[in-house]
Amino acid sequence: MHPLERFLERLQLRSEISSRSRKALLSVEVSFETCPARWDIVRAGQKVESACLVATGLVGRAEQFADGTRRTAAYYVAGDMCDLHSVAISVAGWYIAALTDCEICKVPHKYLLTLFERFPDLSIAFWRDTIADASVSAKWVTLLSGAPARQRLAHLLCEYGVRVQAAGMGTLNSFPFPLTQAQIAEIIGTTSVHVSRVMKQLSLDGILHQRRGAIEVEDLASLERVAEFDRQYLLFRRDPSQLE
Amino acid sequence: MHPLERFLERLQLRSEISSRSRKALLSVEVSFETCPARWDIVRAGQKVESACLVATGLVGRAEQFADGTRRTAAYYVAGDMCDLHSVAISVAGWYIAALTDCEICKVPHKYLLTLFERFPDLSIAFWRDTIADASVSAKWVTLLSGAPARQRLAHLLCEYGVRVQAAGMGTLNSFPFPLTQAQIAEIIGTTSVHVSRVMKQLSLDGILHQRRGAIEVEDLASLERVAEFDRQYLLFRRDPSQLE
DNA sequence: CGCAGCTTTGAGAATCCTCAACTATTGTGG
DNA sequence: CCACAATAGTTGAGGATTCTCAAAGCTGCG
Repeated sequence: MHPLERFLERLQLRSEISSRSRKALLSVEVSFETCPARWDIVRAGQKVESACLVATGLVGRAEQFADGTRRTAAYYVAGDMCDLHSVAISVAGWYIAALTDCEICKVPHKYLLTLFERFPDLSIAFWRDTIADASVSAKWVTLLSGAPARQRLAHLLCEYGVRVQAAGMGTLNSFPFPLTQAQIAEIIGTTSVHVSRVMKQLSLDGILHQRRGAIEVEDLASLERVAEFDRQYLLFRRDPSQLE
Repeated sequence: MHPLERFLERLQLRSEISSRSRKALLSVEVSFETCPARWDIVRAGQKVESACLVATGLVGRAEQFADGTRRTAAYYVAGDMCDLHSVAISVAGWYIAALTDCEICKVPHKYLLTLFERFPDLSIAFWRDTIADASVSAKWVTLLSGAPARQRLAHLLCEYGVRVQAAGMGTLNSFPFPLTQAQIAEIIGTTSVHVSRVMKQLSLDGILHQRRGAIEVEDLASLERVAEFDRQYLLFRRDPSQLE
């Protein structure tokens, strides 16, 4: 599937889009890039003129502290547009980094802005997806602000399951999960050592198992209870599992 | 000053807006509400048909955990629109709570959506402010995810100073700060006891003092160094102190 | 003055971190 | 297919940060 089609599907999970607008979006000219894991797709301070649409793989938006450590503020799966921010401010304040090997589809800002002028429904759809992105960040603010590591990890796995399912990969009970424990740690605000211990505990509790780059959830209800997970904040209009 | 004027000024800190659009925005019909501190302006699960523009006072967007504790995901000062989210999804997933006594200006969604259809520049301006809101949340994700309490508190004070100055109240070195330490704790992800200790240490270090609901910064450079503060993420086009 | 809410201080405990060593897995070239 | 290197994950011990509980001071207001 073309990345723009996948992106359009993602938008349509949250917004109604007219067929004229759909056609206009799909006819945008884009360019492709292939990046190995750990590659910095965009570096802080860099001037940016295209938004990055994730075609395959996993991408993170990270900040680097004075001591050199990085913290991942958000992650993006296939079909997500990962730096809409850049349309508003052309100098990046963030690193956009490949968390795994991935293919990126670059969408020039000028085309996006033209679309917004001509198709109000697209404009609102993009805005709504930006709100969803903000909603996810806000959810993580509350999680990182108060919840213990066990809940944060459980929540990451619940959220990731839903998002990956919406991207058409896997189910809530079994999905690919290529992140290393160090990368998980950068997302949920702890260390790889602690991720290891917490993951083991979830495993001992019979809630899930991690095998060869995949997660097998054995007790989804318990996982969601531990996480206090409620998918509403993802702002999907309907259950992504209803799609195919 | 009318709250809509203040809001327009806030938008213009980030976007260019035509005079036609300005007039259209200022002529929106709004209603007012006065709320005492701790009042829930919007409750989770409630159906919302207006966005809340903060006229005076301080407002927080909070989430409530299963054990009843609340965490504040974002705070809003005079001139901020505090639940643009609600335009995208009409059932609130959050509490919007008055952190101090405040006046709220309610702007019906239907008017906003009409504006977006007719004035693309307003649409982009709103979108850009949503991105700024997301950018602040993302900043707090990284802070809460890794930084120690001292840095988080310092960062809150730096950020609050800039935002309050942009709202026309005080300077970076001296501004009103009516939050209790328990409320600060809910924002920076710690406890009121710990806020007290960290605040005292900042005071002993000669960096700032807290007096009768106001902050006096004595050593702004040190405060910003402790916070690793860089205002770029607020996405103001220019220094708010340049305004009058 | 007295009450209520806020702040401060102390002491002990929980969570999580750091450092370090060890094991397991994955990938590569021969 | 094996040997080796590189990366990832696990485990232990000690320590730093922060939390919880509790009590005492402070401040503002009726």
